[in-house]
Amino acid sequence: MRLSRYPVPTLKEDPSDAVVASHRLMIRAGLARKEAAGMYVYLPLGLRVLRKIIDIVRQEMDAAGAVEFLMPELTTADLWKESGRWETMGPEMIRIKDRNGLEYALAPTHEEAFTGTVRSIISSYKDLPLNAYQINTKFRDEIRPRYGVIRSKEFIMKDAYSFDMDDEGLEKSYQAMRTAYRNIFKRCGLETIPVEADTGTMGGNQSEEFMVPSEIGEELLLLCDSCGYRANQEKAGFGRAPAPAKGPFEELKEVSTPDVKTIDDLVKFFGCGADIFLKSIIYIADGAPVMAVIAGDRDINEHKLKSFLGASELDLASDSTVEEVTKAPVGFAGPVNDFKIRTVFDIGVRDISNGITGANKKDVHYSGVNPGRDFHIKDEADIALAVEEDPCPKCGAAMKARRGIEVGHIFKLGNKYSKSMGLTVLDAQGKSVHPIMGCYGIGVNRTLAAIIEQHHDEGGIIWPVTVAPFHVWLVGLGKAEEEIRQADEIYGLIREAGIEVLYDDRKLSPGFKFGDADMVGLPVRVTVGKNYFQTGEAEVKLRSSGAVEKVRKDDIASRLFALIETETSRFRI
RNA sequence: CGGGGCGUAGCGCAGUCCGGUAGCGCAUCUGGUUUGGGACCAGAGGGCCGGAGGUUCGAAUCCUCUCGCCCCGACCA
Repeated sequence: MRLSRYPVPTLKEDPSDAVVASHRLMIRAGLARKEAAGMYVYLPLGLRVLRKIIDIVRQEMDAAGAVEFLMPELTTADLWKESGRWETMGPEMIRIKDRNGLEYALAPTHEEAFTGTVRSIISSYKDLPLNAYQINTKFRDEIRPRYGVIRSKEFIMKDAYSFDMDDEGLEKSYQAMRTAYRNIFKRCGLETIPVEADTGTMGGNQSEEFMVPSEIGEELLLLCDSCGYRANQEKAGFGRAPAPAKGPFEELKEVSTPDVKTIDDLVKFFGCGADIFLKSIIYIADGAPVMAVIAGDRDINEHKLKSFLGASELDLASDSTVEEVTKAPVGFAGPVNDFKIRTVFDIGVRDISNGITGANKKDVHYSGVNPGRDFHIKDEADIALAVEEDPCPKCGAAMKARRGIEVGHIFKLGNKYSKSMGLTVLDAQGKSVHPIMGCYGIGVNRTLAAIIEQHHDEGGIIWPVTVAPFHVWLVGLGKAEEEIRQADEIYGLIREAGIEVLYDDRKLSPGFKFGDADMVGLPVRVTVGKNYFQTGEAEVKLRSSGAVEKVRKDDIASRLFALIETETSRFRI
């Protein structure tokens, strides 16, 4: 491809709205342009990268035995009503009406669509296992799209859904996807960390996210170096200290605490550690108030709480709701009360003795609070947020925290969708059973962004050869007719050898062309300039290492093949 | 949704306080000189100053309303 005929609109300056490297470089290297918040136009170069990633994904999915489908992106409300998610998906799902007033959703995910389709095409255990996938657009009305294509309203996802007869089958399908994902990310040049994850609104019981470690990651990961435990903070547990011996119980006493509302205030006021306070927070779970109680030195993990409650919506209660429920202003709630409210206790609460908590009266706290005596613990769960340095739940060593970008997510779903959608097959005994499902997603655009995050320098992108839009950037520096002819000749030679080459035949100064070559970051740069015209040796330079060599015309094609092969081997599985 | 910031040429920005012919750099076009790390000279094109109302002799600038964008937070497969 000749650059004079192929738009690669590089920019000298950073776009004003880009705050992360991948976003900045995608725009500056001419891969994409922003259309609106969370919506991007892919220019020819960016599209080629997407295609390369998609090719790798498709090859590995096919190799793992999955079969490709293509679902409509416009889905009927009826489909979502079957599973109940028309109601539970919330405003994240973009809903529209046609001219007749019929309701549709722009699909944010495709469990229903695949389950519905599979329902109509299989009927026997002999048809299973089946792993159906597609590479298709998803729409999500994100509250705040950001970081370029890392969180956008419209994006390409590879989503796969496995159907098995039993847990053993599901385990096999799940492990096959796990392996496929490792292969995919390795081939894309990405270092990923698989972590235990929260299953969120997808339901299910086991899931792992593939995280690309990065400063700008939106997820916090807790990692144990000594035993290998790795979890998303949303899901992470931590080792609890053994319960201290319970001393003599003090009497429950009201203490006047004017304007002492926060844990910090209480620590100052009582002159004791935060861990003996029973922090009580009011939430609204699917419309009903819930009190969550936890030791004062810890925070509530709302994902854990939500999952324990089985709620689809969980919000912090407003100040007025808190007053209504506890009959006291915010800051004085506590589990020692006589009003009816569902209360969930973190498992650490039972170990607190002679604690302090709000008395549900303005400016009053209780001291000498003892679980079991002063209040009854019925709902108890791990609802605490694990933080860096907490002991690992498996081995007790201190955990490290790291940020990560989620590029893939695999779930064991169970029969939630096969049940609600009425998908059944006959087993060997002729009995009707619901297949067990798994689901597996990869964000393609986000993968592209993550690759740039991991592969760039001050000069621009450094593409792993496996996803590079072209392999070779040929710079022609001659200006005389004969010099241009010689550069054209090299271009023809490389192209005819079947190597993907972008030929910078523009009439620009050398510095400008080299700058663009670095910015766009193709793996190999070939320069046909003064040196070539004088000695017949072209300069060949690797973007990744900066290594330079001189190659004669007759050797160029074979040398480029060798270099591309060497580069590829770095990302082979 | 709360807090903060910003909308002026394709991109990056100044001008807004204090109303008076809409500017700068990059990019683009023409001519010339240059050519191994983002060249130089001369000339040129390109704007409903986000939109709508208002105040005023006169509005990019002041007032009201609105739309959009960015950041932090809340939120979120």
